[in-house]
Amino acid sequence: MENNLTLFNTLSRKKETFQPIKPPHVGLYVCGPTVYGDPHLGHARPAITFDILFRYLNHLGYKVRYVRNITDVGHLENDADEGEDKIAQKARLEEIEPMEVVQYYTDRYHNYMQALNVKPPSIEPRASGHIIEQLEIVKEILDKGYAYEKNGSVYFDVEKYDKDHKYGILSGRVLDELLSTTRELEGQSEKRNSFDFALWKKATPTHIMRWPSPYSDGFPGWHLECSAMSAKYLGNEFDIHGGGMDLLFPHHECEIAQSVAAHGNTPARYWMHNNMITINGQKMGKSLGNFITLEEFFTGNHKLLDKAWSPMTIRFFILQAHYRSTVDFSNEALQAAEKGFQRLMDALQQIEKIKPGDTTTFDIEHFKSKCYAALNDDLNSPILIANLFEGAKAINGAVAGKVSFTEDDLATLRELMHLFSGDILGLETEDKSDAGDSEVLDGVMDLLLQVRQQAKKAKDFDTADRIRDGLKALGIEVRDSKDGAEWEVK
RNA sequence: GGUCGGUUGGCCGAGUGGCUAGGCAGUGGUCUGCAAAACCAUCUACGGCGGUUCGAAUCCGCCACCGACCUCCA
Repeated sequence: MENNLTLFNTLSRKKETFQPIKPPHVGLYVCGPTVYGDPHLGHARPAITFDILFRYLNHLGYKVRYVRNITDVGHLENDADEGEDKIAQKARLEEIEPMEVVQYYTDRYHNYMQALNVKPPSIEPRASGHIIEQLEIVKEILDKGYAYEKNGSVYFDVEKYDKDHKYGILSGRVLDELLSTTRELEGQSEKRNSFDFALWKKATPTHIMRWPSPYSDGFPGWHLECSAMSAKYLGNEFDIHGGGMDLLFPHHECEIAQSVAAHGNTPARYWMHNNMITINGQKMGKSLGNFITLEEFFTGNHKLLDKAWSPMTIRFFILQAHYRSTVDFSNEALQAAEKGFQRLMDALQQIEKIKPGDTTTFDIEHFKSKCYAALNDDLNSPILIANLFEGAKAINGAVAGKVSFTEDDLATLRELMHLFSGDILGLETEDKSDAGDSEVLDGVMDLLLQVRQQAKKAKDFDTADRIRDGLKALGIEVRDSKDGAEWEVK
């Protein structure tokens, strides 16, 4: 299968032409959420980034198996010995079953991803449902001598691994430096070295999430689930592994070490990392107290927000920045995104009003190739959007009689605009009116605008303006044009 | 301290060795009864200092500032 898609591979720190291992199949694995809290803006970024990749690969004709996990075992809160499982902690605080916590936040995550028009992955495996697979990897790594058991827990021997393979190929970390920078944190650990990480942890008596194993009643280590589940559903070597930049080290580095130790090869060929979201220039994070949940965004119920911002505004805003750049949130920037998005959506509707002419004065082929070129250049969504605005300009120009399209070219333009903005970027008009009332509303509006038209004819502008201003106060915008008035619920 | 990345006009945000990014905001105009929308035109740039080059915002060096990772995080 032919494509010109290039992707920035964190492993090589270069853009590389994308070539799947077994075309037309593509295996894509993305680290999903840990479901112990409400979904926030940070969850939206990778979900949307890899949604675009998923949609585009499908468009190119690949058969994509997209696996995005749900982490429901919970990582440890602190240093291993003192640490507590996040989900278990939440469950204890709320006096419910851990799986109730997991179910609640998983549902919330799904609802908000749907609102953002993020397509569900092909498979969404849960860590808790793959304990057996994880234990198999623990055994393999132990058998091959890259792990050791201590008091019922199993740790990965990074030093030994580093001698035979190289630890740090993804993040560029050097073991000696890690040793010197983490020495202070070392306590009375069971670990031989501070940078060793747990493959299996023995549960303390109060730890409620636990499973039996040959080593102890316990739970799998921090990084193991992704190795186990990606291998199970995509094979020991698959095409693309994605996630947030914050997962690059140690999470993905450890994943690579585990997979190499167990299976002999790096799990994925291409590693893609989306950058972080910042708020007023600073990373959004729980510990910084500046994180905003998606619910807060959609309702405007947060002290940093001037008003509610719709899911599509947020999607559009995120796509206006390249996925490897940080994107800074502010009310001013969101306002600009909201208006820009509206302009694009309005233009898409205006296509239907264009009357075909004898000639075409817009270079559609050039437009098309520029759009593909943008996507092929490491999913450059901001450039694609800039191109779509050029399309929008041509559409508006045609409505204004300054640009002309033949019937065929008009159909092509319509198709391309919908393809790139709708199918690939997933941008869709948000219906703000209640669907059930729309028929009645349409009738009422027609009537009102007829009355207004009559008033205007009779030069009774007081009445005409009263209708327009009154509707505006109700959130309905009236726009006059040569062929009569249009209206829109704002 | 180590590693990596960034610094673009009022705001957000692309990109590139010489040719308009784009959106939002502003200004002037067309259209309109007036608006709105749309269209046309237009203004604000590439952190600082050196170097390479015919030419650098774009490549190199130094400096300043900001951020990320090194601990859970998307």
